Amino acid sequence: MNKVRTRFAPSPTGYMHVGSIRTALFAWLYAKHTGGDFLLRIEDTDKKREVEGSIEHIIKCLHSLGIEYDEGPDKPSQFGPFRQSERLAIYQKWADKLIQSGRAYPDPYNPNELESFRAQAIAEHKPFLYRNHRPETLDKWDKTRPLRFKSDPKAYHWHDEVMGELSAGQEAIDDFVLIKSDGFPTYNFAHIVDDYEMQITHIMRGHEFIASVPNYLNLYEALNINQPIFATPPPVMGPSGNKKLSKRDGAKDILEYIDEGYLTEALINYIASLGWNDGSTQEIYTTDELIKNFALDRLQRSGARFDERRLIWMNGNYIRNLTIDELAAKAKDFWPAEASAYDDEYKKNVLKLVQERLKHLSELPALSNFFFIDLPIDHELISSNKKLSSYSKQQLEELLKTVNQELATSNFTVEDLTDKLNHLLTITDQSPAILFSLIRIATTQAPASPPLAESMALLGKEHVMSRINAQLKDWSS
RNA sequence: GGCCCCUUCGUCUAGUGGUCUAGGACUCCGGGUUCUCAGUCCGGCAAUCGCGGGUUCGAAUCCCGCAGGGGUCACCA
Repeated sequence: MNKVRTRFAPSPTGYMHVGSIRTALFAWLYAKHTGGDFLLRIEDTDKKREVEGSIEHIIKCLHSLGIEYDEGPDKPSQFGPFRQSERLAIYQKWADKLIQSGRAYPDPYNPNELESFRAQAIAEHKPFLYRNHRPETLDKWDKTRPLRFKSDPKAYHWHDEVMGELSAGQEAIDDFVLIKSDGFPTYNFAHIVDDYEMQITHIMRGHEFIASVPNYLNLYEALNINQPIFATPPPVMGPSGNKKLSKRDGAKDILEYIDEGYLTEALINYIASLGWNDGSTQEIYTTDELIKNFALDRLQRSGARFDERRLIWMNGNYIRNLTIDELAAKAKDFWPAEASAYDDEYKKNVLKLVQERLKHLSELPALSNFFFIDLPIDHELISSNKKLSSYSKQQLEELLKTVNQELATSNFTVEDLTDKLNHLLTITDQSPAILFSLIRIATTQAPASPPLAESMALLGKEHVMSRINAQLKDWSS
């Protein structure tokens, strides 16, 4: 058997949603699983939809996720170029073959005429079939009009590695446009030529193309080339579950997730698990395990909803399993601005305390800011505290003064602070809920924090004492 | 409307005629973890397998019908 060659063939529309990334991921996983090649081809045949800079965006997304292609616009090979806009002569050559064999002809109608044909079909509740209006005599093509495929309608049965046995009747076949009047080929024509020329063995593409496969099959025959293997994953559905995940529903670009501090390994793991599993109860997979276990016939046939909660859980799971050095490297760009005044050792110690609380890296500032700056005194923290709010200011002040005295004798190791805290519990005869809450609020001024003794030890005696004094001063003024 | 595809806990899924009174994960709920948040541990709720007929000693698993959902019917991909 020939070496497997798969491809990812996006249009440069400036947006990479989870669905397309998943298609790319599956194609890549399959290629790598079989020791084959994976390539990137840019389908830029629609000038109107093209967005400036999106090729760079596509490349950046794939690269960030570690989905590395073997050939592509920036990785030339004998099969290039990899932008369809640079392959116009190739499509022309294949179109000429079709013209010579009488299987392609120019479309004589203007857009208004076509539109009225279509309106008529809709009014009659029938599907629009251009071939019902195929002109009697076929003109010579002068390249100012669209070139259409002269189809040979028939029923087809074909196999799809994911969907199984598929079939369609001859009414699915039509005279579709091969080359537009602007000289660019349509997707329908270009991808067939390119996949053949680039020796693609497996076509992985979105569900929406299944309906067009009979047309492609018909064209393969007219071109006298063998059809590749089809593998069509089901769509990724939006949160409501009744339509494809789309930008309109607020679906994020994959890069947004990366920018929010989702780990690429977690993203890959989650996206792969959307519609694929290996039959075991394993949930967490390294990318190597994914490559090793991936199989097309384990893909789901029904659409899977994108559930962000599961992604969040998985991301937190990955973060917790990082070593501190790994976490420190990944968190580098997520620190609050004030952290730049602190050394790496201190920041690593902060990470040790917040690691298990982190769902994604962009939460880092909110969880750690009080380790770097003195937060303003927040009276809300006490007034909204169920237990502390029933105490008077004087009572709290007394308590905190006692704390102040006790802590003054501590060397601020975690062990000693724990001892002092316990001792305070007995001498004040207070519950931890009262005493520890008070100390935590005074020393952090944050709604939540890691455990008290650890947090105070890291903050250091100087900071803790000054914050307690600031709180005391605030009350007495 | 025509054609095509899909249908197991709220969600992602395991399951290919008996081991399924349907398993796992996420979410959610209760409890433990000296304060908070998170995590973690323990426990719990949750699908009569879309519905209706068959076939079979026996069906989530095979067959037929129906319903619901999705896709498509562009000089977009």
